[in-house]
Amino acid sequence: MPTRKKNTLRESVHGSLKAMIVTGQLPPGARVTENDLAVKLKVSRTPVREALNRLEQDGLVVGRPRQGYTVKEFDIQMFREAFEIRELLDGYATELATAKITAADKERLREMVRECERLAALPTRSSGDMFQELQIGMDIHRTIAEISGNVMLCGLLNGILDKCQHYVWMELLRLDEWGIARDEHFEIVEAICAGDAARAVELTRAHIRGSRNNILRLLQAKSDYQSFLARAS
Amino acid sequence: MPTRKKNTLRESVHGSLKAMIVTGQLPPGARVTENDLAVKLKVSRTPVREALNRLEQDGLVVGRPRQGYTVKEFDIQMFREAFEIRELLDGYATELATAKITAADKERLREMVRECERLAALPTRSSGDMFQELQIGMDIHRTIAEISGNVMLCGLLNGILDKCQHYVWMELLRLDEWGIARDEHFEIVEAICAGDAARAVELTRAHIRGSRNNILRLLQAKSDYQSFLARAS
DNA sequence: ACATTCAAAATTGTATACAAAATAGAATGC
DNA sequence: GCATTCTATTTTGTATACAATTTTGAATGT
Repeated sequence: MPTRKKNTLRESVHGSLKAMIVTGQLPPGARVTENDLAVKLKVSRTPVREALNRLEQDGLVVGRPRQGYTVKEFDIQMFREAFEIRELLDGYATELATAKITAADKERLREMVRECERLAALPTRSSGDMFQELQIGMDIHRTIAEISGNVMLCGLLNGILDKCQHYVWMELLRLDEWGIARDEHFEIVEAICAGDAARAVELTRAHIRGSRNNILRLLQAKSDYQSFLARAS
Repeated sequence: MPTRKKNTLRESVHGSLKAMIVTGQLPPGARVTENDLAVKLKVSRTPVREALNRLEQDGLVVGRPRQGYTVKEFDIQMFREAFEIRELLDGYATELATAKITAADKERLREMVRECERLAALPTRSSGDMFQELQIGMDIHRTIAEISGNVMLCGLLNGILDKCQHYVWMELLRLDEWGIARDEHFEIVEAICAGDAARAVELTRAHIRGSRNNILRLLQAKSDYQSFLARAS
């Protein structure tokens, strides 16, 4: 329960709830009531209310008037849309970042890639290690967006990544497709550092397309399995 | 004061304030206090607070803790970013819309274009007429995004358009560059209806680029003029 | 006359009280 | 035994009360 310390309780609660949802402590479809969260976080209902409002705009919970809030459910179509948009926006972020990157930024990105490789090479990997590797993998994309210097682009991409993050974790943790992403991240970062914008953009777009296909295939299989179970019962 | 009727006061107030900001009734930089708005809209502070929170996430107001809210100020850089992103996203929306458009949608778009032409051809144009023409002009883009069927794309574009809309109005109303946009809208819609995706996308991107250049030139001139005034005093 | 300090006023942040609506459960009628 | 209705409970929506902080203005000292 990471209770980030912020200036206002509203922001603190918003951060805490976002973390709970993204890490799966609050699973999709879970019913959340203001009162429960208020007592659990030891604040009054007011900041919880305001945090839930923000989360609704974030697209992480859905709230129907006078019916309460539930954690946003799993939605294949949403993923398809998110990744198609990311192919455009991440590609653009890479293009901008290649032009504006500084030496310090290059070191920052390379360090993240190295850390991923270190975690991948561990003799025995705890699920926490895999968790952390995935986290850093997504942070690489967030960092590239930040380096791009386009504030609006960075905000849009962060919002989309937040929406996807916890599903990606849930579904992908056991799959070893992730090894591919590791190499791709390395190549993207090196292309950016080398100043080869065309190559960096194309690698980025291919990387997003590849992730999209992997995840959609996995989600489709899971969906098929569930409808098979439903038909069998 | 357009007080849209919604299920909850929060949403109603949010809509009202958004309209007030977008139409310039609440000008950029204006200080807004919860209490004033509460008495003006005849509700308590609570729904006003929640609406202001949403507006802050919308990027239409900025609020610093315990210092109140102000309507988001004018920012050339933000426009530059917004239009560069729109070139990607509007282009993509056009591509998707060309593939999925129905006969009813075609009629809807053509009717909007016709309405713009009708308003433009009026012998004596009130400022209300010009206002409405601009409104419909932006609604054409929102409609294309809606037709694309990509819900997330539609949401992102609507958010960006909201942020730009009122500045565009303020600055562009007197300029007749708008006549160009009228023709371009016609061509875009016809290309979409003809199913010529490549042409429709390229027209859309060129249209956004053109609008971007016009607006940035105008804003830059205004900014230069203001710094000239400041230096002269 | 100007700067500094202290206090009062205004404004947001948080908590709680009250009202309205929806859901769930029990009781009753068939 | 099942369906239907009514009530009771739960939960959100709104209002208000209180606390904390910031700002502003006046008063005082130099």
